[in-house]
Amino acid sequence: MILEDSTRRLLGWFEVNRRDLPWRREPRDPYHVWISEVMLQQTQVRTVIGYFNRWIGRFPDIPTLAAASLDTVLKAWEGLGYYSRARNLHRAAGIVVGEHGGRLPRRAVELQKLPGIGPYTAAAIASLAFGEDVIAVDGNIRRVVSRLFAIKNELTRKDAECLLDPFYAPGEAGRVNEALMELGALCCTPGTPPCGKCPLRPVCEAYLQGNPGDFPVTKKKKSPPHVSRRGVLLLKENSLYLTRRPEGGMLGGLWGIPLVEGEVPGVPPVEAVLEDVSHAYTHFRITVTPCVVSDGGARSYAVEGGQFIPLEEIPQLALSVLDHKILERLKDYREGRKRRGRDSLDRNSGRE
DNA sequence: AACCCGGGGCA
DNA sequence: TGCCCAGGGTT
Repeated sequence: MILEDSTRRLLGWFEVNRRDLPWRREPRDPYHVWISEVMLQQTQVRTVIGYFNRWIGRFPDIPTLAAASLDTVLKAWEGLGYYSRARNLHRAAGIVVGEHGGRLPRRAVELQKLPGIGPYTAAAIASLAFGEDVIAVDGNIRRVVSRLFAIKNELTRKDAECLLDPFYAPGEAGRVNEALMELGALCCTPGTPPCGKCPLRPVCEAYLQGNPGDFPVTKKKKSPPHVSRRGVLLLKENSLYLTRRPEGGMLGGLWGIPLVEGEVPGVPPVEAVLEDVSHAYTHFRITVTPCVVSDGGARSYAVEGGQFIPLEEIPQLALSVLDHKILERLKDYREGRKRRGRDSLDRNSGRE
């Protein structure tokens, strides 16, 4: 079987199996391609769909995104993780407006100069939105290549591009890129793939060897360390003390509950210790014991950038998933206290 | 090349 | 609970 047949079979398979996703509507809007590619960088399609639609509703074009505040942008990104992606999108939108007349550059080399756009995303936008003949190598495509050529070692981007080059015809890079990525997502999946319907089966070396699941080899990772912290829920009237994390660090730009190592300082005294909250990050796990502390005394925690935020304003701030879990505990606690208070009133009025 | 950055799905 | 997944930026 000659290579052109493989490409034709691949594109034919794609026509039939192509998922109808919001960012694939024709004609392609380069801004939509950009946003979706960045959202998809570490996040699954199922999760991205909702975020993408809300995002486009709030920031329908690049100038709107550039004009929005970082807080608004982070709030729209809340829960997606890797928040530097949102900060970079915002920064890049400003650059596009300031230096490119509000329109994305069309070439991959220019796109890659924008913050948050690396080799993969630059090639994806250039090929899908502007028709440039560049190969976009993402994790899915790496896996496909690794199996097609039965290469166990991790492939560099350049190796993958060289091996794939024969599958690409002039003017078709966008379609071939998207077809290969879709193949990786739907057919040439991690683990043991269902090769039965794969259009590339006739030329796949791993399939011929009968062990496609052995490619590529994945490195074993050490189990991440586990840390414990106290979460300081410092209340003053109807406000909660929150800090804003510095940009550039973890969860940069997001608000959060101050965490302390060891015991919460004794003045003012801890009013209640709530049920532990756990959260798993890639490189460590954290268990937080939320401690309710009432009234003043913020200085004793010496947390920079913190301020008291009225409880009803918190939903407008961008917080991490961990902080939302902690706030959920606080909410349960306050509602429980209210209910207990009402119960005691009931008892006092003799209705029990 | 190694490491860091958050979160979700699944067994 | 443990394991897998993934692109960009920094060092």
